Amino acid sequence: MPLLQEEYLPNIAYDSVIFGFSKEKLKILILEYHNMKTFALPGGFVKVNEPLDEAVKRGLSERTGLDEIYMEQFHTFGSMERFSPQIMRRILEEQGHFVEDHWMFGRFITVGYYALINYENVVPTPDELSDSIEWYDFDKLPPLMMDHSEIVHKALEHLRSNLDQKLLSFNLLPERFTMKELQQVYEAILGETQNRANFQRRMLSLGILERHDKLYSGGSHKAPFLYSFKKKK
Amino acid sequence: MPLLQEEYLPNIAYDSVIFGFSKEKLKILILEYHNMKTFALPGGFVKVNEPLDEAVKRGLSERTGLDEIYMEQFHTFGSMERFSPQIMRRILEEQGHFVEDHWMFGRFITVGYYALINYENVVPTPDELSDSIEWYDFDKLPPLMMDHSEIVHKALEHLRSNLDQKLLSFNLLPERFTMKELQQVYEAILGETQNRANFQRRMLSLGILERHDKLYSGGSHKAPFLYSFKKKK
DNA sequence: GCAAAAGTGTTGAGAATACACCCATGG
DNA sequence: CCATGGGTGTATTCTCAACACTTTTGC
Repeated sequence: MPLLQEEYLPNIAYDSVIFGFSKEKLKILILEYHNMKTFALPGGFVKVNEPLDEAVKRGLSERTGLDEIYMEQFHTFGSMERFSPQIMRRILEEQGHFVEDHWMFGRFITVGYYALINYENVVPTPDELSDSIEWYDFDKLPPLMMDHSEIVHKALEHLRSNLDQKLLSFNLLPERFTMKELQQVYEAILGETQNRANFQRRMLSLGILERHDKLYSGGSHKAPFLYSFKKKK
Repeated sequence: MPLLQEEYLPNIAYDSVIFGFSKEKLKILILEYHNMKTFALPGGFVKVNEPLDEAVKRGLSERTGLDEIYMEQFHTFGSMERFSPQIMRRILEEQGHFVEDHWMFGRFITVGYYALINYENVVPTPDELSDSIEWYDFDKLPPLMMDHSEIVHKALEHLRSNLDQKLLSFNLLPERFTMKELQQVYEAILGETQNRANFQRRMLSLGILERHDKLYSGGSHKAPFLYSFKKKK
């Protein structure tokens, strides 16, 4: 029997909104309980002697294999709608655990975190309770269980505000990238097009980009500079 | 014996930073466990069948008698430093409760909320575990237990950002107020003086103020207009 | 009339925006 | 040589801070 009561704090969970970026689209990792046709955000529980932040990082690492990823907490959800023992019971039963009572049937207050990761170098793996984990286009999400849609939208709201300050800490792009790629990230997140010339000027004026002389070759056009984020002091 | 285990969720608490404003100073409500010379933020626990938001409002209402106050959640604190069974035991013992074990000795993850209230019409009352509750100047706080100083500073940080949007929802000023009073609130919160002429223009341009013809009389100078916040639609 | 505080006008600097022009590259 | 995308210049508008001038009030 996994997830022993003694190991975890009851009534507290976290859910993570993991953003990725591919083909000019913003994506999110969603996991599925196949036989139930139920979709949910990857979440988890906090061990008795574990800081909250670490629990969240552990969860991300287990599912994506990524370490050293910056995650930002954005809101804690504590309404009574987040209480559905039936669903939790079915999830456990689908995994072959038939129990009368379980701490996971209780009510949970959940802390929301989000991360931005580089889509390319990730092979997501489902956790012990779910059957699959997939990238979904942000605007084509399946219906999510409980209040998980609300959580996703609140995450995006927080991400959009002060995006400039956040980019540096995040890991959405490869080590070196072109200005165009950076602009596509902005446009995907903000959901609106940016003026190319002004975008470039604004980014450079932030003083967080380093320009590299090496050029990129790919299309039948002028080769763009490559940039990287300056290391934080 | 108060605070029965069955009534409350274990391991989850909230702490509230209640800002008030008086004599051009920003104040905070702090409670004290007298014999222990220990100071703390007013906080509380969540009942088993109670939404988080409601628990927080209940706590504010019990301590200040105020209802219908807007509170904003700003961060959830979950480090292991927030675990000090010795202090909780002494607090209970000072109140005459000698117990071997208690759910309050456990580890807590706490959700931080803040509110801005009108200092004038409040008579704070201590809760069942504390001995007194007092307003303290924000810049003359006593040393606070555990990570409560960090919580206070994070609250102020959140309050300062996008102050314009928040003012409308808050209850820091009387129903009708002068532009000068509003400016003093801003200066107390932001910790820096504002240019009078430009401040006035900026406030009016936000479109959230209603100007009333009635004038205020008080000093030997031109009588200022009174303003109120427009009702939200 | 004078000091104190309130209301409003003017100005200039710097940021943001729109748009235009020229440059490199592959086919 | 032309289509495509990249880099930069410029002119215009907008925002906002600094400061000055005028108005009202009580003494």
